[in-house]
Amino acid sequence: MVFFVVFFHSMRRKVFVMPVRTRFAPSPTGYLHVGGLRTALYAYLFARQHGGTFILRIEDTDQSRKVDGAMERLIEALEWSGLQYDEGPGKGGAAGPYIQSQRLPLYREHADRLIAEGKAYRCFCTPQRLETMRSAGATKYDRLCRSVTTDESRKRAEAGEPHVVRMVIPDGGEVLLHDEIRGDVSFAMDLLDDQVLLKSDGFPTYHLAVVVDDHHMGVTHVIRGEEWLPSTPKHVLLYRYFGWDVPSFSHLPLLLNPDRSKLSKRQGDVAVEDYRDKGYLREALVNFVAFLGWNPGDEREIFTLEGLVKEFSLDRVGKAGAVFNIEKLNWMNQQHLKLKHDADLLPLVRPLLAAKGYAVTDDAYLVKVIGLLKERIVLVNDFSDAAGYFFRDPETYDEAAKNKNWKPETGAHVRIVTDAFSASPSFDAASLEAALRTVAESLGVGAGKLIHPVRLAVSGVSNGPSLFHMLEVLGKESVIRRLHAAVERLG
RNA sequence: GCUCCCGUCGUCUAGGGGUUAGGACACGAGCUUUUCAAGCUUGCGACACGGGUUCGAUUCCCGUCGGGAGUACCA
Repeated sequence: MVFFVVFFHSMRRKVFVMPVRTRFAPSPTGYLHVGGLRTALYAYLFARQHGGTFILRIEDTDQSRKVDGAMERLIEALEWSGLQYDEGPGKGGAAGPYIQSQRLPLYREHADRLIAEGKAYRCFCTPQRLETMRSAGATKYDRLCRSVTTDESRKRAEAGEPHVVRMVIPDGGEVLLHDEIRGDVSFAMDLLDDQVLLKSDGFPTYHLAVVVDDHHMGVTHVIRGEEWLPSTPKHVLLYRYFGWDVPSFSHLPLLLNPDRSKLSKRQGDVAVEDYRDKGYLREALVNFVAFLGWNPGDEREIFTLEGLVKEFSLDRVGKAGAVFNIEKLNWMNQQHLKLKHDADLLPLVRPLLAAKGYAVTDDAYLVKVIGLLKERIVLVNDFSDAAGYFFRDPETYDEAAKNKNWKPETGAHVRIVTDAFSASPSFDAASLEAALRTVAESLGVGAGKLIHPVRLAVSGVSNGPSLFHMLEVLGKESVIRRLHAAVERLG
């Protein structure tokens, strides 16, 4: 079943129906910003929820900011996060190409059309002149080149004189626009600049490209960051100039640093890749970022991507910026870690341990280790420290634990436990626990007097998973060997 | 400066003309437990300020203050 969004075109009282199409349109700067991930996520959720299409479009119209491999990295990060796009680079689609630098003739054509209709004009002013104006206090271009005649303009352009194309902003009046999140917002036309649409290198500026592409790609809902709100009136004007229907706009609140400025590098990690590399699960990062500015209206907090698709709604997106709070992300990561099946963590954990130099050949064994540890760590990467003794006999024993739990008589007691373990018909947690408790009883000591030393002897540390389950996973041979070694070394 | 947006616990937020202003993270205490986590119980903690409107404002309106964004041949 496909859902449709109905647009009421009030002027003509005509109703037309069109399938939802949203897009994520990042500029390839070298990585995927978590704010970008949140924007992409909302656009994705909205599209999926309405049975619509989610498009990825690369906005690479700034030649001076080209970064090699940036687009590939961005796509990789987006795919890691689990947001699958339906149309875009590498995926194709009827509205392609989806890389703006490959659509140059289209923008040129539209700029020419505007010029021909008197809605844009060539501007031959030099960057130096503009700079001088600005330093003299000007806040807008003085529209000098508007008075260049059509004829002269054409001749100078044909003669190869460098120029840009600017849009004509009408005098007086205001632009009223509706934002799904903020309601009606109006801007005085007099404050708008004669925005550059086409740069002297032939590339479009964002303003032209975004309008032309959103229209030609059939984007019905523009979902983007709040930083775009001030330039939206120019976009609305362009839609009108071209005679196109204006899409629905949703300007999302910004993600903030702890000091409430726009989330930036310098004050912590902003790249999705950073979080991935630190050991955050995609599920956790997506869940967390979804809740920065949105909530389902009840008290549920842990969601999968599928769950978010079901519950998401633009109506419940807040207006105020949200501080990116690592503590809560950590907690969410823990929650998602607990939710994951042990075997599903295997591909994430195996390389970590391999990098540590452990011989991880037995996947079944590793899955058991994961099961024991996953509830007591925060990040996936924590496995590499926490799992050490499952792959290597302890070389040292925690000093504090030794002082606390290893008394003069302990060695003898552990020896008896070792014998009991050796004699145990089966090496499962329940049998081992029974064996140890029997020993404790016969010695007339509390079970803790044996449990703690055995843990220390076997793992080298004083904390970890349930002891008997840990012993079961380690296996008889390894446990007996370690107990002997510990008695030897600790007395 | 100008324009626009925003303002509930430290943080993420629910709520909305009459509520003991709810939840989550973090922090404190306790319970549980063989340790560590987890879990459970519990504590601390907020409607920026000032005017209106109203019988009654945290909620609606205006202003102030505060914060943010934008103000490029960047996106």
